[in-house]
Amino acid sequence: MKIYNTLTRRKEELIPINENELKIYVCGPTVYNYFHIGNARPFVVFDTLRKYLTYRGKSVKFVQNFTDVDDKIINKAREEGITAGEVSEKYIEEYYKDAKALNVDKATAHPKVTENMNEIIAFVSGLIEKGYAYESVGDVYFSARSFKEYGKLSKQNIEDLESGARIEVDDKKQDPLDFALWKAQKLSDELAWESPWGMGRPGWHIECSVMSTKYLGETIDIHAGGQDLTFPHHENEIAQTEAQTGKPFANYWMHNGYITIDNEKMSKSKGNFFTVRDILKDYDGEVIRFFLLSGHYRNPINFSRELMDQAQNALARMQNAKNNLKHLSENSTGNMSEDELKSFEALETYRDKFISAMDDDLNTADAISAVFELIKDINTKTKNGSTIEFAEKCLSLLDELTAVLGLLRETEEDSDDINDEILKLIDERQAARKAKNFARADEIRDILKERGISLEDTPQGIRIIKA
RNA sequence: GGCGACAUAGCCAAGUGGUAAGGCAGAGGUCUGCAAAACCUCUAUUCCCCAGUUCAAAUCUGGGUGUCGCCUCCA
Repeated sequence: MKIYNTLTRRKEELIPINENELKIYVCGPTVYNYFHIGNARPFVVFDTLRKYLTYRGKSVKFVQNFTDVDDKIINKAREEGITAGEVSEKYIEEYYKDAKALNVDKATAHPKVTENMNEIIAFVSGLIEKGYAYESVGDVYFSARSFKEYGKLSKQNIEDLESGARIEVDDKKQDPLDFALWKAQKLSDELAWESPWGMGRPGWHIECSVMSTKYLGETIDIHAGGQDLTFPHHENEIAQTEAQTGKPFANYWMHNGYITIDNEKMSKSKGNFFTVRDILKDYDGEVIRFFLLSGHYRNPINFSRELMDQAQNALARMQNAKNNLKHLSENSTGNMSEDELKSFEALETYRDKFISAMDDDLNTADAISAVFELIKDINTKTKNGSTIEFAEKCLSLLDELTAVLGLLRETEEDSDDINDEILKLIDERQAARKAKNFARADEIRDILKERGISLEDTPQGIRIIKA
């Protein structure tokens, strides 16, 4: 498979360190709120990467952290009169709920900053010893200029960064480009840990370096996150980690594009964001997932109700195809005919198309189009019914591909909804249709519709669809 | 100022040298008692503009125009 590596700015063949095991680290959320649709994009995109690599027979170690030490968490705790720990615990729980709705699997490990304090302190101490970092009034800073390759990820040279002139002037720093590894405690209600430099807490960038190396090793295959993390977050991670280990930190860097609102970047600071929790009130999690995968992951996508409706309708076409196949396989018999055997061979070419799309830098948009082509072909070939074997094979192929995208997952059917009363009405409607009492038949269909049950008359019998 | 991305139909969106995928919406038709679903047909002689390279360009080169982003917490 080829992936676009931000480090080299080109698509490269993905060559894992260990042929059958990939190590992937994705920067996770700061847990002070429900996550928004923009945060959801990397979760969904890189979860899809993981599902795809797993589908292709790789074992994937996938680590995504929770940032549970941060100013925003402290502020939220102050606002709500609870502890920072209570804030982060709450939003970690909420993260799992929304992630589940989006069909994002739990990572191999979800480490928290607060659980890795000793390692962080040791890492910072190591950088001081090696001469890459210095203490200054209880703070510890990384000296950007001491790391010769500083800027290699974002392709910025250090002088240009300097002249960018938007960097905060801070007396404690020897150079404006230096960034904090450790921050001294300022107020007594701030989270703080004991350290060789007094009470304080880690800076933002150090945590990912520490957790990545601790859980995955000094050099990993892929480090991923949103485009806005390229600089300074990932640049700083590289500097710290490679200064410490003397080895490459990650062989491939992947960055997803933004979600925009009215063509402007969505962000918590701009306030133009929609939380996944809110969107779930109107749309199924799979619609959100489909929406996020409908374009290439490196391009920006605009979020709007209209586009969500389009995604919803497109996904419904997929779901219909699956439902039709299920209904067909429940209502037919027989082994595949000669013709069907040939047809199925032709259908399997869509799997090849799907795979080559995904192999090309995770081109989910193209992969989805392969699924739609498969669906059209299946629909055409099963138009006049089919054997059970053919229906089941089509269903299993469709399931195989959509599962890689995390779409069309099975939901627990609570058949309690279809009670005797409803079955009686359906029987009555059939009798009415036979007697050509179509008024009564349609009336019953309307009654059931109000209860969220649609009836469709197919050549294979009535299909009951629950809303 | 430095670094970067994008511009394809009414909307969304693939396609990076060989003559415009797919989805949504819309129109007409087939099937159906009617629906629904599905199928068929139609909807970009053309890919922001100009110039160039080439037998051949949406794709490559140069120059414009427009939009967005990073350089400050952000996915």
